[in-house]
Amino acid sequence: MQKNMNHIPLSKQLKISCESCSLSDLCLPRGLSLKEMEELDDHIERPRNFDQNCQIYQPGDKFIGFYAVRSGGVKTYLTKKTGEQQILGFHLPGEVFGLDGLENSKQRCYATTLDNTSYCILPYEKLDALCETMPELRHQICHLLGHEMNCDHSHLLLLGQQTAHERLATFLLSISSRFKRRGFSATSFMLPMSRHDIAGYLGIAVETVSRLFKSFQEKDIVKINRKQVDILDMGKLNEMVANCEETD
Amino acid sequence: MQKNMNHIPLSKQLKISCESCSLSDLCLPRGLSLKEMEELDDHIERPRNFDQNCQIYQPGDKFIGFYAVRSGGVKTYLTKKTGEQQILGFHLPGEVFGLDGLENSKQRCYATTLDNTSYCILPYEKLDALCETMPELRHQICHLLGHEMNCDHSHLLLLGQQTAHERLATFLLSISSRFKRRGFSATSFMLPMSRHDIAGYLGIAVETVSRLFKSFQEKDIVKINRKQVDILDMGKLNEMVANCEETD
DNA sequence: CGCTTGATTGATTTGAGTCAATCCCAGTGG
DNA sequence: CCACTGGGATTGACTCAAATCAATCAAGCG
Repeated sequence: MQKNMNHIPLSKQLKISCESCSLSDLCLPRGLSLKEMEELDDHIERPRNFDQNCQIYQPGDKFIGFYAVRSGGVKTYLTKKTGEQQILGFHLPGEVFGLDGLENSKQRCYATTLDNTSYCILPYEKLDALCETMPELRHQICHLLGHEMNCDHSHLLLLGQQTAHERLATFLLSISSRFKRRGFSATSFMLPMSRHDIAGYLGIAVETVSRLFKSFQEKDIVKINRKQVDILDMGKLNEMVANCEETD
Repeated sequence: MQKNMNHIPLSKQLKISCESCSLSDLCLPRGLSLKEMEELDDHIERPRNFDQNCQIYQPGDKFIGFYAVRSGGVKTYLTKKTGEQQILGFHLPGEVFGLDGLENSKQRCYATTLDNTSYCILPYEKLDALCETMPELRHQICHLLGHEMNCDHSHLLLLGQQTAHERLATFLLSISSRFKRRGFSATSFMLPMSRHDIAGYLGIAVETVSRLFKSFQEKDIVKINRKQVDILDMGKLNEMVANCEETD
């Protein structure tokens, strides 16, 4: 079911650079000077595109470095012995994944493409070496790690304390804001993942996802057609998550 | 209800050093040379002891650095507007917390003592500067961050995919292995946290925690007396979590 | 045009929550 | 030293949100 994939050397590829990448200010190079960005750029691997459902890595694989999604989408997940997947995160263009390998230089979870996907690899050894002379890069990496950790914490709050409909509303708002961040519509978008994956992320059953989408539609909050989502009433959606947001 | 606390200057304290600390090889200095450890040691703050139920930091507080528990215990948590706490982690002696401040130089969650507690602060600015010349420290920090992230991921799997009794069994095994790591009994220990906190960590109701402890006792798996836990049948406890462990 | 796979819908069950009433210490003060 | 008290812990009765089981339904594909 999972397809195979290989990296091809940088020299064989069209020239793509961080500098020219429209996602660079969402991605790791954010905040670096032009000179720094070029230096970082020299070390980045850019594998070719991959199909839907390709496994990028799995537990036990050697940790190469950080992965940055260029197009498409990726899910990272753990599985129980019985097969159920707990999705840890969905990673959209401009977002970074693969940090689970930092502990022991081995990946600890699975990473699989949701769609036709391309990504960059930022080799860890190189990043580490560059950190010696680039305080801004150190800062940027810490920011990134902190961000991932805080995302996981919000996810814990969701799984531990929210009802099924709060979870789905939170999820829709998260996807929406991430589309918006990339300059797309916040109210009309295609979900890159299946109902099964949404259920796995939210810790609920697929059937519940279906029923809740239906119930949201009946309340004129959204219009759903397979993967196409149109948010009709952002206000109501925000209300639904009002009591379950964290305080500060 | 929460009590106040202040730091006192290093000079006013008894000399405590990483070098002489029995926890140093569980803690951040692990793997550093003696010379490196001394250099790190010079920058560590060691506030005095705190009572139970002291707030160490809360969302919005300036991020100072990493915190290492020396004695006692700490919980970190997020709260919903309605007041429910999602406990993100319990931190026992030798363990580090406070990484939630890395994203924006502001803490994002609450940290509160569970008990009479002392801890060290490893100021972030200093750590960052030392990283320029100490590759081993960089490595150690990345290892630590990766470890925290992987703990969060296991916690996500627990909240998303495990039943209440699997969650409690996983919890007991985790506490047990952490006591063992510090050289204490793996089968007989005092829980440092309340039932309420256990429930908040596991995403279940307090009453459910009580009922499950009772049911575990009736199956002769454990003996529970208030906070005193004696694991009578480690095998059965492991069996209970067998299907819900992650694959690799 | 069947076939496969994912999504939806309905009927039923159940694990865990909620509500409410004790219970049991630990700490306080007479 | 012992009665009192308040907060955490336990227990029981009842409820309900979401899971499970079981049919369809719909879409994409060879």
